[in-house]
Amino acid sequence: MFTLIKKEGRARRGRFETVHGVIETPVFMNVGTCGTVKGGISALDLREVGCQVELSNTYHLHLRPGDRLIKELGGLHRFMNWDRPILTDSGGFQVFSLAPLRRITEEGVRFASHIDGRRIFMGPEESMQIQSNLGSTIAMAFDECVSNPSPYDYVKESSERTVRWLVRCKSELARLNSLPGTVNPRQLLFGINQGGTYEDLRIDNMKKIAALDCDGYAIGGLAVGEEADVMYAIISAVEPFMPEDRPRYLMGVGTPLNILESVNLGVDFFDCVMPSRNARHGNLFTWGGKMNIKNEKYAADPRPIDPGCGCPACRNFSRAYIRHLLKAEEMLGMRLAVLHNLYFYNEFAARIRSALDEGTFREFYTRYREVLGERRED
RNA sequence: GGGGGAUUUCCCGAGCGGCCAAAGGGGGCAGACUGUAAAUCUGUUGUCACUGACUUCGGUGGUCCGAAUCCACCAUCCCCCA
Repeated sequence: MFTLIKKEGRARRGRFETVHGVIETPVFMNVGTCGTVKGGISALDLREVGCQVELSNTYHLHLRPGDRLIKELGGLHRFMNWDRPILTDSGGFQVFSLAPLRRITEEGVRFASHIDGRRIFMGPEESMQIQSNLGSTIAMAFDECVSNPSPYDYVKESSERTVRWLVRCKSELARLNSLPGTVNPRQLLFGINQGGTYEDLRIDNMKKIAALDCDGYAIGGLAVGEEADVMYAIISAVEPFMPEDRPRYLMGVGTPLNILESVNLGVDFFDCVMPSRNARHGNLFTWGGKMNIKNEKYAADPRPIDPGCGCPACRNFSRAYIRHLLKAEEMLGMRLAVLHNLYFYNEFAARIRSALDEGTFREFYTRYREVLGERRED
């Protein structure tokens, strides 16, 4: 159940109550595709880093270790020892990212497993069954994410099919939720808006899925090739047609600046692999801008990554040490870098919420949109 | 004491007379990464007055129009025989 607490312009401060606890929005969800954030981050770490929602992936967990096994072991929450909200992505993004290995029909998508080449089929029903077995808090509808730009006719056909798939997801999840022995019988469903970079298709699609009364609505298929300005234009065009009383989730986005801009356009939920992936490569986010800790200039730098940061890495270790670990490919290097970036993203969302609470989002927005995309000075 | 093989740019290593500032790795330096097939990918890595010039392939001297490549001697290392 979503409560809109406050608005400043189009920016929203909200609260989403679930069986696994309350989610304060705007929120950044931490991506742990295979049931862990890459870099050796456990559920214990996620707590320390201020994570509210963990995100895992249907396709990946289905292949390995298998959703039936996870159900037998009590569901994904118990499996990974995380008792707060989990959102599972439907496998729709893999329709996009594993494009060379798949074939799409009305029924669903046939993949060749990226692990062993084995043929697997996933449609709306299969995706819901897997997510039900995982028992996540929020299940995502099975959609097709197309790359940008794609031809108008193809996007139209694809996004209409995604609406038909959403209808099937909804009825299948309702059936699964009512079955005895279901891991989470109150599993929620978010529908996904598609339509590429075409505003008319986006709006048309949004109106159709809004009518289906989902627990939340996502904007998918952005940040997949188009310019950031195009992305903002699409969000801006679609947002007025998203139900006010449901959370809005911009899938897979993005940089801190992308998040700030999108909150400003009325988005509540975000997720992105960027903080973890970039951290593994030494690219860190700070309140003074971006930095690459592997740069030579940090070799003898005794300061923390960001003196204004309260993360476990900044509270205990120097730039020089973390740089050394990363250069030497020591596991701890990645772990500390990922902890820092996750903390930064979660803290960033927390400060956006505070600004909204205090009615100072405007100033926050103006101040940080200047800094966040820039390179850190020192 | 006798015989054979090596020595290449930061490292390993290709090269066997011109197309060689010298393949390919590694390392270094930098960049990318947006619902994670991602511990991956890209650029760069002798110097400079940089679409050209200069210095470089253990050392010195030679042969040749031209040498990292051929010859002589020297140095260092490795292997085999006594």
